Amino acid sequence: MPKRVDHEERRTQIAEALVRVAGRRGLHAVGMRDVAAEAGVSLRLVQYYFQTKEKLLFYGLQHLTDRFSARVGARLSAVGPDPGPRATIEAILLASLPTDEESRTFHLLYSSYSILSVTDDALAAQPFIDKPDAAEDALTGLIRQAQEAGLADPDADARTEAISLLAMTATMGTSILVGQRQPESAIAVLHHHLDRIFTPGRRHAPKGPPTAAPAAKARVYP
Amino acid sequence: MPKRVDHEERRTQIAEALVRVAGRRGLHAVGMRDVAAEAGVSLRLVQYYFQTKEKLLFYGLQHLTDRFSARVGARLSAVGPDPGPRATIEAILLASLPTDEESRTFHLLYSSYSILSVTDDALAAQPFIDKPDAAEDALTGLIRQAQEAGLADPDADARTEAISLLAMTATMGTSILVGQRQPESAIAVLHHHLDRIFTPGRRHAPKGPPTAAPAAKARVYP
DNA sequence: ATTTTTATGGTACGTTCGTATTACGAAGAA
DNA sequence: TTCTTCGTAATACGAACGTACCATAAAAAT
Repeated sequence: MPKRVDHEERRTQIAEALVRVAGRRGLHAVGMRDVAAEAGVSLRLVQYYFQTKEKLLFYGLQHLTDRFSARVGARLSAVGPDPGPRATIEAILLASLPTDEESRTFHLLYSSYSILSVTDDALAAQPFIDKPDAAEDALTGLIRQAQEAGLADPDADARTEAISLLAMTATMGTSILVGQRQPESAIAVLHHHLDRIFTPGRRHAPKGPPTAAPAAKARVYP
Repeated sequence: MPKRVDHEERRTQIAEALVRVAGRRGLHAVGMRDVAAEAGVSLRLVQYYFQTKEKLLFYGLQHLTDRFSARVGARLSAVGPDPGPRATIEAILLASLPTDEESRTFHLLYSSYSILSVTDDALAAQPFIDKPDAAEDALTGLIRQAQEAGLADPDADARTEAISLLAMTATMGTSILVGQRQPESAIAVLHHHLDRIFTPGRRHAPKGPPTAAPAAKARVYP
C-alpha cells in the first residue's frame, strides 16, 4: 500500500484546515469541500479520515479545545516559575480574550459550538461542557489559596468571584469579537475586579499604613 | 383585489413563525419552507412579504429585539411605580436571564445573530449592536443616580459596574441555556454584586458606627 | 509472484435550499 | 363593465451540499 501515513496526523491537519476556514467564514458556512480545499487534499480524503461531517466537527471541536488548553498553559509558564494566584488567574483570563488571530478564532468557534449545542443533542452530549466547570474550579481554588495566604479579601466568596470573573471575561470577549469593545476596556474591567478581590482583608492586616486611599490602578474607560 | 391585507401585520406574523421555529431547531437550521409551514402560509407568501431570506432574517432580528424591549418594559412597570435604581437594574438583569420559553428563545437567537454577525458583514451593519450600548448607558445612569442619593457605594465606578453586571448576566444566561447552570445560581451571583454595589458608602454614613479601618476600596496589589 | 490491503482520486446521486416563473381569482378604479 | 392591481398558489430551476460508488497505484502479506 502507499506511504502508510499516520492517520492521527492527517486528521489533525484536516481539523486545522476546518478551524481556519471556519474562523474565516463562520462555522455554519463551512462545507466538506471547503475543508478539503483549505487542507490541500481531495474531498474524498476528508471523507476517508472522517466518515461524516458530524465526526469532522466533533474532532475539530476537540482539537480546538486542546489547542486552547495548550495555549493557556504556555501563557502560564511564561509568567515565570511559581506565579502567585493573582498572576495565574490574570493569565488565564487574559488568554481567553480574543486579542489575536488564534484567540479570536477560538472564541468565535467555541461560541458557535456552544450555541449549536443548545439545539443539537449530539453536540450537547459531547464533553466540552465540563471545560468551563474545570476553569471555575481552578479559579475558585486559586482564590481560596490567596485568601489563606492573606493576599485576598477573606470575606469574599471564592466560587462566586470565580464565576463572575469567568462570566465577565466571556461576554467581553464576544463584545470584542463583534467590535463593540476594545480589548483594553475589557482588561481594565477585569483588573478592577482583580484589584477588588485581591485586597488583603482587615483581619490579615498586611503591613502598609491604613492611611490615605492609594492611587486607583488603571481602569479609565475610554 | 382580495382582502387588502395589512402588510406589516402579515410580516409580524411570519417573523414570529421564524422566531418560533428558530428557537426550536436553531437559527442555522431554519429555511423559508419551515417558516412558511410554521406560519401556516405558502412558501410563495413568505417570498412575497420578504423578497429574500436575508431580509426575513433582518426583520426577525428587529422583531425579536422589539419584543424583548417590550418585555423588559413590562417587567419594569410590574415592580411598581417609581422603583428605586436597584430594583430597576435588578428587573432589567433578571428579565435578560433565560428562565422561561420566551426569554430562552430570545437569548438563543440573539446570541446566534451576534455570532453570525462576526463573519457576516451585512448582519454586522444591522443596528443591533447599539442595543447593548444603550443598556450599558442606562445601567450606568441608574448607578450614578443611586450614588448621588446615597444608596450606592460612592467610590464605585458606575460604568465599570454596569459593564460587569451586563457581562455576567449575558454569560450566565448562556450557561443556563446549555444546561450548565441553574437560574437560581445565576440570580445569586447577581444579587451578590448588587449587594456589593448598593451599599451606602461611608461618606454618606447611614447609621452604623464609623469604626474599624475603612476598607481601602482598591488596588495596587502587593 | 500473486493476492490482499491501504491511501488516494474522480465523479455521480439524491436532497434541499433560495429564488424565479407562471397563473389566477378577487377587488377597487375607469 | 372592463381593466388593472393585489394577494395567493403551485411549481420549476439551478446551485450546493453531504454522501456513496467506482477506480487505481502502491506497499504488505502470502
